[in-house]
Amino acid sequence: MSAGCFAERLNDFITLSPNERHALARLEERERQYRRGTTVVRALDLSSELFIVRQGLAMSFVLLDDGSRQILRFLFPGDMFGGNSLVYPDAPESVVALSDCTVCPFERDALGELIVEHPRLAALIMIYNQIERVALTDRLAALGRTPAKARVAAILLEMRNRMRRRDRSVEDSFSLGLTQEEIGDATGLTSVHVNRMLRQLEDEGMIARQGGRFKILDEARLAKAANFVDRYSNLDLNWLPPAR
Amino acid sequence: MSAGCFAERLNDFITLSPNERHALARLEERERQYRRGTTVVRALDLSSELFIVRQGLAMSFVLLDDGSRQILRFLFPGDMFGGNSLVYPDAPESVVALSDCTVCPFERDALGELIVEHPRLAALIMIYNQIERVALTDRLAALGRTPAKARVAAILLEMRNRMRRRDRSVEDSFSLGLTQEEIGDATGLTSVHVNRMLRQLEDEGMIARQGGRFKILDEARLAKAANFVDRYSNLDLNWLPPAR
DNA sequence: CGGTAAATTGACCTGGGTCAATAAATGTGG
DNA sequence: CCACATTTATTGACCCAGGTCAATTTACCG
Repeated sequence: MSAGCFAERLNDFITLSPNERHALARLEERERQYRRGTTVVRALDLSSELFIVRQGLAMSFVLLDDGSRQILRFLFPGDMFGGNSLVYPDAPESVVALSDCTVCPFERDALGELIVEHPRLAALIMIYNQIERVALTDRLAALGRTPAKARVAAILLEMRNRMRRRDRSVEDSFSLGLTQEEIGDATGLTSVHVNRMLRQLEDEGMIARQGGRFKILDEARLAKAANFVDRYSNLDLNWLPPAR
Repeated sequence: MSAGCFAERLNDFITLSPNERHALARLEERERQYRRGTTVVRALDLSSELFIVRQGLAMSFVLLDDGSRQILRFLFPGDMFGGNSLVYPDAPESVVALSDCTVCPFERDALGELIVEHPRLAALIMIYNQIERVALTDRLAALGRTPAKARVAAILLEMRNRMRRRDRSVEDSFSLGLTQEEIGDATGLTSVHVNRMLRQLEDEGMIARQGGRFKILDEARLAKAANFVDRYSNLDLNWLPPAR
């Protein structure tokens, strides 16, 4: 029996106690369904909720004045989002479902209780946030200092890896679930240029494509082209306080 | 009597209890001095420490394979950094002193104890991290989707605001403390182009310059050019658990 | 006061954007 | 299952924001 998607995610790091699993399950007692393309959180709307993705793929992004969009993060099952409502009553970012989604909302007060009752979970959430932060800084460096081809290569690898982490059956061939415009909004490029970069990666024999599906033909070379760093190996969590 | 720089920072959000102030003071019992240009944390080195800046200005950054640098964050007194050592034994980013600095290191186990003993401080640290996260996403959107002039304008405003928050005497005229190359490495530009953008902002009457010092002449227009959003107004922290 | 780092500028180049046309792919109602 | 409507994907032609290179000039430092 599962204690929820987020518990499963944290289980990647460390074995949770029954108490902890029960506490985490309470964050996912409610659920909401969203159709593909639907808005889960609208920027500037009032919100005091956080969320955990149970099923599907979503993204968070900001819209700039000129109408352009920057995608900040893709959200997979087990991801927590909306943490900014801990500070900002008006959401600084929007969240939209990229496929049909199930999302579990919980009030930020519930997080307050969790922190008091389960200090080790508080620490694990900090760890989860640190990992997300490093992912963000990796992307910041990519946007600031790497050419288009590297950024496109990187997003392919990142998405494949994240899909595979949830579902071991995902192999080198996978369906990305993003339009080229979305890839562009995540990498700071135009859909046109994303297309050119994909073609180039294909021409160079690193990937193959057939109608929305991608196949990684030469992972080593793709990873090299992407400046890829695997942040999920060699974690060290030995400072955690004891479980309750 | 102070309970430390970090306590002062958190005091911007909420009034701390004497117990909490005492607990935070323990994070700053030791201190280290660094000369301008010195390395505080070297990427890939082993580290299980976090740090609080007591004095001076520092920056964290990553170096890419091709030798280019992306500055991730500027560190002012009261800032906590090195949180990635909670997860990654090998530092993913470097930290260098931009001026002579005093920095207080503490072991990550100390953070574990703090979380157990002072849940409200744990929550406040999460809040602090969320604010940093939103600052990062703002910069991600700037790098991905705004032109050079906006990014340079934004860094001027951000630095001025952060300096002023610590020291009310900082006015529209201030010394940035960064070279144009550093501005470039923070904004994803070349020092040459940073220079051109500064000249343009000057020619358009938004700023004035005299040997390293900047003066903001038309803040409204500069903020407009920068797409600037003030993230420090309208915070809402009413979910915090009680103090101990 | 010489010496090195930082700032400026001009000339020129290119990665990536813009525009526009066409072809595929996906969905939809009947 | 089909015809049509809407998104997406592709490509070519052309443009420009920002990079590169190199030469000066200015500021800072022991």
